[in-house]
Amino acid sequence: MDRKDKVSTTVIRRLPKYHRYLEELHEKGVERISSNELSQLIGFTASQIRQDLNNFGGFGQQGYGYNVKDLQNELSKILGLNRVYNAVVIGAGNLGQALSNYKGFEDVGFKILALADVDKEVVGTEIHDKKVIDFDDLKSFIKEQDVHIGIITVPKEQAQKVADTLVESGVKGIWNFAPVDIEVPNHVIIENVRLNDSLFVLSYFIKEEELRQEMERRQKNK
Amino acid sequence: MDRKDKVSTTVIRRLPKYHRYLEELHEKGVERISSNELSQLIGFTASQIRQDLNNFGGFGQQGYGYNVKDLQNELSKILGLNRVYNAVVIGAGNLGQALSNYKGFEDVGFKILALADVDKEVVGTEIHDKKVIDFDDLKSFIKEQDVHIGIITVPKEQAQKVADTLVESGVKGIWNFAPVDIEVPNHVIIENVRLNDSLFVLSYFIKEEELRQEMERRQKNK
DNA sequence: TAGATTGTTAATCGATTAACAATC
DNA sequence: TAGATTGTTAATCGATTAACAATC
Repeated sequence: MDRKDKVSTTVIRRLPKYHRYLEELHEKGVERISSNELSQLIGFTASQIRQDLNNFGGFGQQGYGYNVKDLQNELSKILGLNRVYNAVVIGAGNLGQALSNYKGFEDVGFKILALADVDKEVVGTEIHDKKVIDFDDLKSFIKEQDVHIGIITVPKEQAQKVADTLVESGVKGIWNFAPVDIEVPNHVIIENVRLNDSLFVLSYFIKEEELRQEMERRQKNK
Repeated sequence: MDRKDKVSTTVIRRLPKYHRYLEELHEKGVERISSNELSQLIGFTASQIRQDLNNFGGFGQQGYGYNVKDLQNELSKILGLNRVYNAVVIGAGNLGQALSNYKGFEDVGFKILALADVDKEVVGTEIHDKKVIDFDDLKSFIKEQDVHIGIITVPKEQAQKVADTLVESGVKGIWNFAPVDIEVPNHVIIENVRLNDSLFVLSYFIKEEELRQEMERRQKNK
């Protein structure tokens, strides 16, 4: 392995941004870019960009920079995007429906095969061409259809139970939208989307900015 | 001000988690907790917990710990949650509808007043009791209704234009779900929700875990 | 008072930035 | 070859952890 022991998650969480900007550049027909030019676009320092990328290999060339298409490709591979993931959404509520209908995920290789719910009213129906299966049948569905990812959009009270079922069924990863910390064995990857937390952080900074403006005003009136 | 100059965003992004755990404890009837006990629940070190909280004041008491209810209350204030924010969702697609129907936001003081869209087909209709207004009327709506937050759920191509309109209309913050970096003046707070990025990170770690398991298997067979 | 636990300072660790030799 | 720009090492900065005196 030419890869270093382990790359910090701080770095990993920056990779999607590189990926996105390089895709954009590629679409625009840009062929090469230096860490300096990329720095100005993306807002990281050139030094950081070079450090980040060198965690995974020397993708650049001295005196030239980086080939946009190649680098984008490498990033796709690093992120594990050169394949298709099968997914199931558990919880056919509003969020679950929205996610299962979002075309953007399929475009990048995440295929939502079905939704699952406990509500007998919706079980058996179709939502945007996707079947809603019975939660009781989830386990067998996951095994038969080779589902890799479970997407949890159920209320927080049910989230752990759903996660347990997913783990038993053998999914590799869980994308969790429920606002709780879920316990899973080490070999199952969990990625949380904390909508509430994000909103709270927004709230914090709005409050801070209001305070700042208030102080500024007072300063002036003195 | 007894508050330090500026608290790092690293700390700020941990606050919602404290808030959540303390709420849980409070609901369970727990009255007091030490940084050590909280550490075991929440997974941060006791030292970090004390450091974090002391950015905002000495909420604890030597020999006793922290009063759960009081601390939770303080955190609410710090996060700016002791008030109501009015919000509008721009983009009445699936995600926009899901967000505007999610009760959890209103419960914590974020009131979604309406949706806005350009599609004349949906403009004028109601989605979950919320009016869909014409994007052209957004500016006046925001001013009349004292909207603080704009929630962007439009496709990435339109996101900047929507943001510009929101800024002109005087919103204080933008909650952006479009997968682009939006430019706004400094006094407007922007908080991004990067669903794609989150999914990519999940993908990365699934791939890594697969590699790990593969290596383990090879090791054994040697 | 004795025991517990904070608030805070100091030490360590990790991440970012700077610098520059290597090299295309 | 000369100029540009990487890959990488060293320096700096910031965040986390450890330690302990202050104090309830």
